[in-house]
Amino acid sequence: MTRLHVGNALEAPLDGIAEGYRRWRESANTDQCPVRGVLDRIGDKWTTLVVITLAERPHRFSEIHRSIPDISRRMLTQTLRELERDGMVLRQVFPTKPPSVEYRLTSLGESLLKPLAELVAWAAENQPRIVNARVAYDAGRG
Amino acid sequence: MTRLHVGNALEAPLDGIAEGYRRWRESANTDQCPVRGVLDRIGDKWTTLVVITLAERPHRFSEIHRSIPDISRRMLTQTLRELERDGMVLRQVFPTKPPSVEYRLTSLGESLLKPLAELVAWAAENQPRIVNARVAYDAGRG
DNA sequence: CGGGATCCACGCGGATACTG
DNA sequence: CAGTATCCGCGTGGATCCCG
Repeated sequence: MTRLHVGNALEAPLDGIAEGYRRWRESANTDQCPVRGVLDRIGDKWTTLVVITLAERPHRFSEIHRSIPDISRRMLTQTLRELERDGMVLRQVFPTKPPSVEYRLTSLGESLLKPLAELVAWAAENQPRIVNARVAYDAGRG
Repeated sequence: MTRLHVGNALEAPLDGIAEGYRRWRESANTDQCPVRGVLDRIGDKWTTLVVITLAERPHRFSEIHRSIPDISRRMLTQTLRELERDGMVLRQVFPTKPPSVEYRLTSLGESLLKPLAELVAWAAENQPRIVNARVAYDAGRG
């Protein structure tokens, strides 16, 4: 029920992550973890794809939809709304006819690209090892 | 239907993430994106918490459960199995009575801590901005 | 202690139709 | 074009019981 806190490993980014987490968790304030909220968004099915798409340049709604064919308009709208609400994306409406709407990353949104890119890099770099591990694991079960 | 590919932004980690993604997407091989699979895991509700818990030291099953009170044993087992299958976690059984099982990060699992810590750091660092953005956004709607 | 098996509720998200 | 509204299937995951 109470959501766990993911501690700030800021002061000791690498080795300190676990201790920072533990200290945070044991600290008084045990409800509502802001970091968890952010991580949930990252892990969201579409958020990262939209952010990466907008990293290149501003896009209109339909452009994003064409870039990510297997997202429904419903989910694209919802994802964009949440990103806008979080201050990651700026929505700009042009009173043309038919109306056009442009989405672009804010500076906050762009700042996310760096850690995101490193995570993607890690994934791409280690994916062969993961695949091998899976094959080995599955082989041991028939 | 066909899953999108998140391109390797390896060659140009920061600015190149979008172009790399686009080139990857436009390339021949359009089904099955390995990176998406990894990102889905990261975004998984429990995976990161378990990894962070194990970052401190090896833990027994019940220890992890105590560290993350709001995970069910079912989900903890499932999360640990997937991490084991992906070669991120090593499961070691000791034939004591009652039996004890120890989980520890593999080197692959530990290598994930670095990008993960940076993401957590970003989240902690920018969370106030996100909260402010949400308040401002919600205020504009009543 | 460390799980597996089963049942079931709920929310995510796709499909579809409609609007400004 | 850029959404909104409604309906609904299905997977995720909690609760519970059982086992070695």
